[in-house]
Amino acid sequence: MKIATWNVNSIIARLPHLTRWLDAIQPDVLCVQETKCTDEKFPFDVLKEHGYGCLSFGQQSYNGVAILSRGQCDTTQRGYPGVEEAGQARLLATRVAGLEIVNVYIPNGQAVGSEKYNFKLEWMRRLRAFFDDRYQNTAPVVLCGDFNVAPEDRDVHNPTLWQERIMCSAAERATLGEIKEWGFVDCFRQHHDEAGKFSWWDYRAGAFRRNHGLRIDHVWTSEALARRNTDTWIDIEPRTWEKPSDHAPVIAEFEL
DNA sequence: ATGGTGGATGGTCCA
Repeated sequence: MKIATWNVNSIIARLPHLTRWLDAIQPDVLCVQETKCTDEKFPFDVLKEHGYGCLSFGQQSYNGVAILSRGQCDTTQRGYPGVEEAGQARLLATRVAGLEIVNVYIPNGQAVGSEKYNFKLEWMRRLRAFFDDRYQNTAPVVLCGDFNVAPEDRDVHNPTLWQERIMCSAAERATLGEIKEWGFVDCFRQHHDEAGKFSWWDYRAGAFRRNHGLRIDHVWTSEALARRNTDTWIDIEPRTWEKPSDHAPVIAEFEL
């Protein structure tokens, strides 16, 4: 079973890439971030033609998350309880084949110390509380998405340059660590120890060509499920295509 | 490389 995550930076602009990639990789589940469209404009029909049923929690212009699945899945949560449709479209949870799937688009945070940065930290603290309230860490749980945090220096092309900058600050890493302590395993790091493996590269200054990137897109699972994870890898190929997303998909494979 | 590019939108906001 393949479970993947991909920030597509507009699902409408990226639809040709998305369908090409789905046909090639055929994940069982794909969690998408930054759909940037309302549910009314979501391309349900096109994706159904490629074999995927979709859940969309979108909003106009910004954010937006979706879950594509080959199997049956039903929404369990759109946004945080008590906020839901009134909040930003950054969390969508479902259940597929007995697995709990939580897809998140953690706020970018703009700059360390800014108002958006504080919102990011609060949003992450709320995510930990969400798992405490709603899930058991002994159950098969997947948390994946665009976390907008590079967990360690080996996830950063130039740690000196990025020190205490957004996506790399100690406070962001510590807050992400509190989420991980709920009982998650970083599936990618189970299989790959090396530095220089990234999932996002800035559009500017030839960042991708120089591999000036960050590993900020993640698939985390509870421990029981992590033991079934045979490999987790980043597919950089779509980042080489014309008019790409600035993110590459991450694929976790499971023997269930 | 102090947004250098890109997306949504229709003058800026966001990443």
